[in-house]
Amino acid sequence: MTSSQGGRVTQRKIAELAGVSQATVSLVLNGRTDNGVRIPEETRKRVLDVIKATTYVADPVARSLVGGMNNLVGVFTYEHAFPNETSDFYTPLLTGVESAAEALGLDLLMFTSAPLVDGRRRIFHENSRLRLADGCILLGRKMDNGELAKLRDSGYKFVAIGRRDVEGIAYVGVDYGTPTRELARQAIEAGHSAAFYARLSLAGESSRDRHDALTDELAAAGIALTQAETTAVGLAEVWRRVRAGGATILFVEDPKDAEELYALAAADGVAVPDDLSFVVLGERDRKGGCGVDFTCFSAPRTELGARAVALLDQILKGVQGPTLSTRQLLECTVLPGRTLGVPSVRSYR
Amino acid sequence: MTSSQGGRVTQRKIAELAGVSQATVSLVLNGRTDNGVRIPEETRKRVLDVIKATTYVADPVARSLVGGMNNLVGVFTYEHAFPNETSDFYTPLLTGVESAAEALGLDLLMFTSAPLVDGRRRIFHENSRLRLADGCILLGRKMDNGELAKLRDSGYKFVAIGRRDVEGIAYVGVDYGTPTRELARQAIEAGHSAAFYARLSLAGESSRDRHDALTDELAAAGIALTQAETTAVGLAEVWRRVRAGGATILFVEDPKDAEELYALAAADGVAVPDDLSFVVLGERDRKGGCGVDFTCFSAPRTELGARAVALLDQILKGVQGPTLSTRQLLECTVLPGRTLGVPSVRSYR
DNA sequence: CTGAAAGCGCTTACAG
DNA sequence: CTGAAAGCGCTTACAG
Repeated sequence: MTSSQGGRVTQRKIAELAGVSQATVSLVLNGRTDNGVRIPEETRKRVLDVIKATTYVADPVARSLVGGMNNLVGVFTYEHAFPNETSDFYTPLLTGVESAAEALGLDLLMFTSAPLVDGRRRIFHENSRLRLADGCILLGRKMDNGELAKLRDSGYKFVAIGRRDVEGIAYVGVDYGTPTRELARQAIEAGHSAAFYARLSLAGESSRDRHDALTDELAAAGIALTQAETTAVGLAEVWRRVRAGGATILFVEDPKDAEELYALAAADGVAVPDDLSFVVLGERDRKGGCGVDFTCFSAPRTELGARAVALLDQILKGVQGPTLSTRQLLECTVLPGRTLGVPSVRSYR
Repeated sequence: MTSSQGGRVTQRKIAELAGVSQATVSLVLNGRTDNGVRIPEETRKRVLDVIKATTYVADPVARSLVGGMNNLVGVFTYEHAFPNETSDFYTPLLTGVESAAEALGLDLLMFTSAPLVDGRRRIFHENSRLRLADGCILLGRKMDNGELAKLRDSGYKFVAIGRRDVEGIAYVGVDYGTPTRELARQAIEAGHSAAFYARLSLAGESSRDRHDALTDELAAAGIALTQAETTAVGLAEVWRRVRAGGATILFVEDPKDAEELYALAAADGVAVPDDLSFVVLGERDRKGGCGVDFTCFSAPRTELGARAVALLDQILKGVQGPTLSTRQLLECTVLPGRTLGVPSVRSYR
């Protein structure tokens, strides 16, 4: 039955047993009928019988070698892919990556060997093993656009997750502008006329998108907007400025900042949303399950991962049938929450 | 600098650029010095320079075909590796796997292409790509011991996470017996004399370990123990039996079962631990952050993953220096919690 | 209709 | 010390 010894059963052995050539075995297995190749039913059956009796399976490794493709999708994360105490940013994305890979019959290669420099992995280093995979998905809050351009120039195929303002780079990103505008409009309709924006640095594309959408929409309605960069100024100082400025609504880019500012507000006896409205321009954090039900929006992260893999697969295999756009933007869902109300009549200062 | 076109760079191309033979490139890469093979430093350097300039990496597929090492650790999970709504069982393990792989300079190959049959991945199937990796880590609540034996017989190197009662299989598992005995002893000391055990099926090694330790310890103290298998009987019925039996302490194997039973108790006005003590013989679930602070124990899952990779690495590379045991059992931490008290004087029935 | 041959990118004895 | 050759297990034109 099964060959219990002497290595695996190969097509050559099958061929011997069936009294045909090794090539014929391959032909039978792959059932090619393309260019007039036809195996008579009789020999076909004979070969298949032998195969069944030996529990032969084609060696995928050899198969890949001749195909050129390895059916291997690389996954490069700038930080640890799997969650540690402080962050499980990637898991929803990876869930999507996994399910798409599964559907497409691809295996995933995680580049965990890339050396960490200052806590971040480097794409380019002495022993870059990127080429182990057919192509790769790039994940990271902040990517170096210079590195991306260099990678593109090398001819390596990849898809970035998150919009990248670099020419010729495929990505699947999130449309942050639309939900930001939507929330800004809700704030305007609620009657707010003095707003504060606690944001991050404007280095990243997504931060700029939010910023532009918010300032645009508020300016159009003639609403005053004060800004501060939380990382630069510190949250305590941000909160001081919010109070000093008399804004009735506080937009916050980072959900964690939002939680802390909320705590500061609570400590000062400022009621939300009665005294001050809070709007978060991002994801409600999964972990903070016991936290505040912020008015915010949510990106379809799992789908983001799945789409990136599908897009990469298309790029690797060449176009066939309907084409996916190489630059996609996915929509967010606005979550009403409970922290956006009408402006306070009394001052909470 | 980088080769901007024409598919992947091969050793042949490197050889051309460096003015040596393809075989020499291979020799340089693998640094073989076995049988008097020595490449002069000058050509060595020339070859390495070209390799660096082209970002060449040996094709893992070709390498596997001839039986070479790829510094690739496979990760096979019987279920989805990345969390979905219902489970993130694997993430702590994978966090450990990732950090160990990083430390050892290994990349991770996730076998996501293995087809799902009845929601579980199959190790053996037509296109099993296990061989792409040098060896692999096997993860899964339930593994088929027959499959494991078959895989062992095939000569493939792997390490299972979780103790496996199959000869000749390397594993890193958890010692469930010791903490179970410890908690049983605490129950005895508290004065309990009638206990109930709501457990899972005894098919898995870990379930049997808990069961044996618990029955052993309680029997030695002459304490009555009633058992029921939750999945077979249903939790409502289990709860009915607990009440009918008059036990003062309820041991529960599965944390989720524990949460539900706790809810049933609460619904019936049974106070924990005043009327009834709860002891969970397993992990407090990360997700149920807002839940009950059960008396239970916790397995070092992250370390489990890390150790498995270290062990596999040793097996693959052959012994060198201090040897890790091929069958390791890690210790749990007992978490006191708040659900184990002295037995109730009044009946809660 | 089928077999012999080339080739995928490597590693590893084996000759020079 | 290095190159030419064989071989890993397959697929795919190309001859019979």
